[in-house]
Amino acid sequence: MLPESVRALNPARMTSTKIKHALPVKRSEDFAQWYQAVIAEAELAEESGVRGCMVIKPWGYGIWERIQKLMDERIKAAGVDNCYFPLFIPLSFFAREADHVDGFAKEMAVVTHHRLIADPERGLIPDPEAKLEEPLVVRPTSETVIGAAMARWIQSWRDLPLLTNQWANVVRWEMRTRMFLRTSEFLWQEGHTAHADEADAMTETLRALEMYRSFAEDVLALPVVAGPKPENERFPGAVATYSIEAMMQDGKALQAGTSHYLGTTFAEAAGIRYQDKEGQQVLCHTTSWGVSTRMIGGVIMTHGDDDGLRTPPQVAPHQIVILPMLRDNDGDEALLAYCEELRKALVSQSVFDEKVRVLLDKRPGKATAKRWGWVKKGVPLVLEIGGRDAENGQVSVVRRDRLWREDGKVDFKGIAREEFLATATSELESIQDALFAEARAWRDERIERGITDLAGLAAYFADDRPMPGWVELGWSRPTGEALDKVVEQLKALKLTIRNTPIDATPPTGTCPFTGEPAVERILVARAY
RNA sequence: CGGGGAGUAGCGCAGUCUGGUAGCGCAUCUGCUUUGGGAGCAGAGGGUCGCAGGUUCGAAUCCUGUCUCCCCGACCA
Repeated sequence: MLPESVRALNPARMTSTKIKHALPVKRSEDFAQWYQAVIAEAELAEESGVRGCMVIKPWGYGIWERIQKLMDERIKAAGVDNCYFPLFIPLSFFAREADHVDGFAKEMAVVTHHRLIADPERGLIPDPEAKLEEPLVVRPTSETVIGAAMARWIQSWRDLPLLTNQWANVVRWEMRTRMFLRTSEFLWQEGHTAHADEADAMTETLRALEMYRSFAEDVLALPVVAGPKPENERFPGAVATYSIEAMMQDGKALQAGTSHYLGTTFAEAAGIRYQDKEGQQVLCHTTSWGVSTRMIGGVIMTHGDDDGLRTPPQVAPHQIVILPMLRDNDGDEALLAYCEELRKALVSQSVFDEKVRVLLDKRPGKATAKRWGWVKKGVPLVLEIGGRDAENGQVSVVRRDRLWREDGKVDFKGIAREEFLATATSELESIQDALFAEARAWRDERIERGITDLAGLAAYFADDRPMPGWVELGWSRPTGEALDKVVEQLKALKLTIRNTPIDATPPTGTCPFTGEPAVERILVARAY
């Protein structure tokens, strides 16, 4: 927490309510600064000294581990097997597919030497004698190297479909980085599958998309819009790209997951073929799909408030934290015993088909001071237990999503221990549901569907409206140069086409860009 | 990668213009008091001033280079 002297300079705090928020900056004042404050104050991650690379701290990595566990279960349930492919990819592998090269060449880390040598003037330098015959690139994505493996693994129609996934780090030398949202190195899973024909591959592409949609909504409580991207937003080398898009609290869109139908592009480049039932050699149709640590950025910007993060219970490393109000006297022993009993009673229960995750925070220090650390981290339920609670068989509990009372005090409620034990898991479910409902209602209010011309679009995104939402427009699906022209028009307004929502209502009227009859609807927004 | 801003104790900052023993608040530690909702008082510890050169008797301060971060833009699954 920042010092009072700094907080006192904050004009909004001097004029608004008596609530003394835990963060030094509010969302409404400076969203970008607020985002960084959450990451720092909730101890999610910190700078590493290497451009664009971050240290993910225990609470942030704990959330990632929750995402990994729950996503991995869904991936495996779909019959996909995990593998691990190398970090280094021979340059020649990468050069096999022209569009893919164009997409990634500008942001590639390249390994050229395998040894350092001491230079009298410059210190340690790459040994000129140890130059690699062929440079290796650090994977920005693994289509090429996995494609090479698939070419070896697939011989017959009986080998299909081949369904693989890997959890890995990837590196893209980004020009502008932001913690979790766009880092030079990030963690993700990348699914790669090969199929006998387009229909089967497309089914898999859409299965992954739906997996991401339901994961985002059910696990992370992020309402998302799923749909295909326009051709100018496709993954390099893909025939079709689908995304899930989430709305952040500043109204910008965040692409939170993608799924690609790659056609036979990579099969041609890597020679992924099978012998069909007639004995013919046939190219496979492949897919790839991924979600990354970027999702954590989405959780922050969707569920964070002026007191820090509100971590959805399903991904909270600790769902309940118990803070004993220690007094450094003889009563502490009985109090700790009471808290430990409470912890045991809680961890024996289940919620979301898993054991409840509870931390008894026995570190020295006042419970009231330690509380704010857990509030900022977004623990769903915080308990402060004093000697009187122990004697009376009670607990004091506060829900992170309903932190404040009207009078500006933290809304701790004293309830009987037995009642709390009987309702704790349903409270966690309630918090999960409340976060989703709140985010969905907020988003739904900010999707504008009444705009029919470019003037209306420009007015909606005028600079004096600081946090506009999204606009859904009728769209005639122009391609090639006609699409390029639209993209230029949108760029002038700092806008991008996010996707064409799968479940949008049928279009009416004309496309505001081409004047031709609309055949579908697109989402237009500012984006991360 | 272009434009702008910034790096001084764990965090937030002053000091830099005009070179002369490195400061403040919060946090931390110790002691006393306090004790059911973000404690008070007193004392203490902690910094090769991002890094590397240069100018100078002397550099946080001036010069050059470089790294990192933030904002805007370009780019971007």
